[in-house]
Amino acid sequence: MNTPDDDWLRLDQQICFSLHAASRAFNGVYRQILKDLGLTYPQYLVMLVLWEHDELPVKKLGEHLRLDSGTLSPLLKRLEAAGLVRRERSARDERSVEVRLTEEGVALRARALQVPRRIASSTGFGPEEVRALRARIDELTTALDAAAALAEPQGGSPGTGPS
Amino acid sequence: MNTPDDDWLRLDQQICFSLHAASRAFNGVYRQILKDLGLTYPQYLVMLVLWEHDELPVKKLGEHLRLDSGTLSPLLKRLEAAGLVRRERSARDERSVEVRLTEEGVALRARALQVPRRIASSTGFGPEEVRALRARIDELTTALDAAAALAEPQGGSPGTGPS
DNA sequence: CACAATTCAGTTGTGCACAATTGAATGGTG
DNA sequence: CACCATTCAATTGTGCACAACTGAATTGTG
Repeated sequence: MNTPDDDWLRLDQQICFSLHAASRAFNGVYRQILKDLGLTYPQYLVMLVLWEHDELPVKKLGEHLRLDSGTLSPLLKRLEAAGLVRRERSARDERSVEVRLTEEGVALRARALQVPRRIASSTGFGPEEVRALRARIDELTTALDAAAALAEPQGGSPGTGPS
Repeated sequence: MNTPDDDWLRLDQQICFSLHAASRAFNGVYRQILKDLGLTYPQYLVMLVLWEHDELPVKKLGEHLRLDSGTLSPLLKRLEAAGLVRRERSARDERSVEVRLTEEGVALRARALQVPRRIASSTGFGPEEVRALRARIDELTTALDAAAALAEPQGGSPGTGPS
């Protein structure tokens, strides 16, 4: 009566594909809609944060997005080349780089306002459905992050390791 | 009473982050567990398909995974270099390349059997929860794919375009 | 049969994700 | 003050995703 390993493998295949496909499908829809703004999906995420905060160091940006400098540095350079942001070393702490919107970057927000509605109409999901789905996904992420944290030795709560 | 654009943008920010984070969290958990097998997450997906089908052309593989040759060609070369698959031009159709498992590739399945259980225990989700979540995600993917198909002119059902 | 359109794998170029490392700046300790 | 550890952005290298293109093989049509 127990689920045999073989069935688990098939189920894993299903959920793997589902998630992978969903992630890429989402990416694809955003790509189409963001093409008008000249942004990629990750660049849009960065802009969303900057529209809320206006100026913040790369480190903070990375914390919001869970991305490290290895991803952000080249991405921000491209946004800078596009004239949407400026990067400048903090005077207070020379290690830190402050990212701030240019006027052009601020102005882009007005055009971005229509993006979510276009996405929503693509999915046919209403605000409530979106919220519900988000809650469900966040549960999953939380569980996964907790699991990943356990597996990584550094900082893992001591005493909880397998006997 | 209508949801204003600004709120949509905030909500979009939320759902964007959620999905992006979930996708990467999942990827991270798989990465840790698959490290033992020497596979990346996409490589694992390919192997899952091959364990079911044993031999099939790159094209079919791409249809199963929704990936094109631009992604699969180099990935399959790496799997071949790792000794898990062989690639050979089909005799029947010289355009096609047949991918088949080596003995080593077949043998790896035994070790992979424990992967789903480790993933499941990471998430704390049972089979039913996994199935329910998958169904929900698939709905989303279907909606997104339909939306993407509409937006792309080629092959879009004629007569259904916006007046 | 000849020729155009299609199919298929592969390549090229751009961009993201992440691990590992580098190097400068900073902060803490003796 | 001198020394060491930490913090931070940037760089390097590997791998995936996708668009655009190439070139060979095949199929459809006259």
